[in-house]
Amino acid sequence: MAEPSLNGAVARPRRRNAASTRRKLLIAARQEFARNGLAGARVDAIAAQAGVNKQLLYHYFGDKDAIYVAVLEWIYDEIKQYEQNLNFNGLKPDRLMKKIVGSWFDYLSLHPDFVAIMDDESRNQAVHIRGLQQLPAIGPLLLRIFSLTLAQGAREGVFRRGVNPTQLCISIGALSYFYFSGLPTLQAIFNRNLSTEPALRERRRHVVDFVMRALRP
Amino acid sequence: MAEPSLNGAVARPRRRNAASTRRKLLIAARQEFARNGLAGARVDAIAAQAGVNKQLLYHYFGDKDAIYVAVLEWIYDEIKQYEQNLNFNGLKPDRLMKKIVGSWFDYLSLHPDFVAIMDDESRNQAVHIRGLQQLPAIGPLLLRIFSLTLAQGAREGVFRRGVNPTQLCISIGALSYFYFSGLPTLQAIFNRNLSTEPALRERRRHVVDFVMRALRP
Amino acid sequence: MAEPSLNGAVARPRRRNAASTRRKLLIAARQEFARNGLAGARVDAIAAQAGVNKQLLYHYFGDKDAIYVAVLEWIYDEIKQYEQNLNFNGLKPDRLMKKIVGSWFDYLSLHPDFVAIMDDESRNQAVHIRGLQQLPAIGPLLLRIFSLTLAQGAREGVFRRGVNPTQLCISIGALSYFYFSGLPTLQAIFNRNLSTEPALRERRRHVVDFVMRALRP
Amino acid sequence: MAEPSLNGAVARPRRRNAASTRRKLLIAARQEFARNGLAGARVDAIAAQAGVNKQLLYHYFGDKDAIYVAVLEWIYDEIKQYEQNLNFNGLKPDRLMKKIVGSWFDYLSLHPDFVAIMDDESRNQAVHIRGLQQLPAIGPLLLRIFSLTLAQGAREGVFRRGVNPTQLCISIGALSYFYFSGLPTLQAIFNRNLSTEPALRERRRHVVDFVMRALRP
DNA sequence: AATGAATGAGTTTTCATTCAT
DNA sequence: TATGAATGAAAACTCATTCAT
Repeated sequence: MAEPSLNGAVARPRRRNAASTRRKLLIAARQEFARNGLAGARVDAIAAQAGVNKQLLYHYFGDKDAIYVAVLEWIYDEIKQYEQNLNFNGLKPDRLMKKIVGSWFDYLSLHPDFVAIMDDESRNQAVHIRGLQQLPAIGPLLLRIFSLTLAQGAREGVFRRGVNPTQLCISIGALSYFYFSGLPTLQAIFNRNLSTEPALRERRRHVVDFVMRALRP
Repeated sequence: MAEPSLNGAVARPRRRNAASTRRKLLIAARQEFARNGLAGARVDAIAAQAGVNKQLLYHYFGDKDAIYVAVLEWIYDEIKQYEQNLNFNGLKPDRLMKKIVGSWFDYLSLHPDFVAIMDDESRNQAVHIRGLQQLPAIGPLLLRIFSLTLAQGAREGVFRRGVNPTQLCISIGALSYFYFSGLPTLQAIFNRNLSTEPALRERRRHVVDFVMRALRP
Repeated sequence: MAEPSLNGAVARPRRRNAASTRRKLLIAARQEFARNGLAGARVDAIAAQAGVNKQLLYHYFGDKDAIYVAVLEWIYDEIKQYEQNLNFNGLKPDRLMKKIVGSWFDYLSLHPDFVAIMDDESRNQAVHIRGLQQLPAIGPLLLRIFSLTLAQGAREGVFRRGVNPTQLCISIGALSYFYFSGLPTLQAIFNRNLSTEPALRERRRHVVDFVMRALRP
Repeated sequence: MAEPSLNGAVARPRRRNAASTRRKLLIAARQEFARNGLAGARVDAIAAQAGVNKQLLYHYFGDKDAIYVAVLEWIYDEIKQYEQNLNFNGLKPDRLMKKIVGSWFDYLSLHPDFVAIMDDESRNQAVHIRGLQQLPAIGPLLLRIFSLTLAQGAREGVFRRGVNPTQLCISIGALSYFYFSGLPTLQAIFNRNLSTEPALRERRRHVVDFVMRALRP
């Protein structure tokens, strides 16, 4: 988990440190929201976990909803940062596609709280996500990447033509996301631990393979 | 929505109101749980929606958790019934696979409350689903079906060998489930209405096609 | 204080008595609102004073505002009843005017909580009073009474002509209301106890006299 | 609004900001107390409105009550100043009485916050006013003025004898004060805007006239 | 079987006030 | 002088559940 953004952080550590308190609250909130959802999360629990007075949460964020949105923003910043650290330059279409699929799997694997919070957002009709400033840019960006890669791959003969980039994008997300989101249920149904290292490797391999085969000409 | 099963109804005949009240409560509960999840659901809302006294809910089911489990059981009965009505007999492996994939999509498309409740179960670590009697049979059943179909298809040369049935099963579920589960978020990201009739048809075609291509030899 | 209206009261006393609980809550609320105003009143205090669980207040009335409105309605019913018990029939204009002025003084003298609550309403821009159904009828009714009486008195030569009934009505209210409303401040300023029996008699006499003299031809 | 007095300001010169901050706080407090009463006023709102740090309020005044008392003192100083600016010298009793009645009306008309704060004081049993140093002088001063004027008027034959100066004083206050204090309620009852310029003129004329007629021999 | 009354333990939020710099 | 951080106590309101009839 990357550090939450530190609006106005001071350099040297102090006993009374606004930035640090804010950060502690955000970290605690992220955990609490991931575990219990927006409605299920307890403001008291967040404050207690952060080790600060409950009122400070209201002081810094306004109300429960507002700190929830702050967590969402933090998460989206984190994703952006994650993507910027991936180096996709100069990759051929098939290598690039593999890397995207794999990196999505890896991200979700490493960030169960992201999955949990997204699930909750969906149940709430994505009302909070819709308010994020970063949001409108994401869809077009994804579509551009997949369109270009698919087209390039088609020219090079590694991908078939006629793949709908939106559907592909959703499918790639689905294959990884559903695995983590539905983990408890899947484990109950298949009576298997699906979160062991080998199980994760197996799933990752399957997902990448599944997508690449589906894209063959 | 099929009639809720009346598990726990007493054997000897009473005034038929008892069964009717129980059913009304279950219907209302299913709606409420789908909309708000287990934690978010309100016992008052269920009773009000059912048009009966709140205490009757406790009389018939014991507590909130118990009626939730009753709803889960009802849903699983419904699925079983849905599957039994599908006629898979005599289908060739590729036709069969297509039919399975399509029918899963259709089921989820028609039962948004199932999706909602499953999502909620996952967040709660599937604790309630784990208690269902029907559950242990489902995984093995699914695996048997997919194993047989894959093997048969491989023999006939329409499917490649080496496909993991568990992974395939999860992937087929993922491609449809995630679409409905993440609908609000996806619509926000792609700034598109994904629940129109044409959009649903497009997604269904894509999913079936995606799976079948990924299984090609 | 008259009994609050007993929507649905049952005849014989019971341990669990909705009407009685409702009544107890209203009585306690009236006291608390009179003492502390709407904002200053404590829901806990009302429930404690009524000797019932706090939740019942929400059960019966909805929220703090709603019980406040219920108190207002009760008060207005009480006033209506008070007026209906006064017998103005067949009185000559000057006797009638004296009786009105005196009865207003008496009512305010006997209902300090009415004064307190009206004061609070004024500070809140009369927002709750404006919602009362009984309200629109009051103004016109008062004006009709004063207009008729003034006209009749003028014809009989006991009142001068040209008195504005609205202004007179406000003035009559003012002379009594202000005395009770401003009692603590007036007592502080004049360093006198103005609520003794003799002081009240003196004020009453003064008010009636003051009005009658001001109306002389 | 006149400048607030700076009671408690230190003698030796400091940065002029101190006085300015104190003044800004008082102005903001007066507004806030008038709008919301002592209990309803928010320390945060006062500080924010004054544009200074909340702690400064505590620094300069001690606590919420103390700044409230400071506002009361300011208001009383203002009234004293207002009266001193009126020139009553050499007026005949009836002219003088008219001028007093009119000037009271005018003062209340121009100082709605005075009315609001006095109302609040009354609800609080005038506890804070009682502590004011200026207070003990006011009652006797008023009584002296009215006694002298009434006596002089009686001698000159323009006023009747036997008018109780205390009662008269209260009545004159009532006729104007109640109009402004009860404005929202009166407007609701009579369904009329009573704060327009013509309405105010009409009321002023009525009040002066009413008093003078009541005092005729 | 059915109903409405009643409750206690929580949950978010507010607010005056004090602390540390 | 000035500031922002921090706090504890309390307030309105919610909710699953039990009691009495």
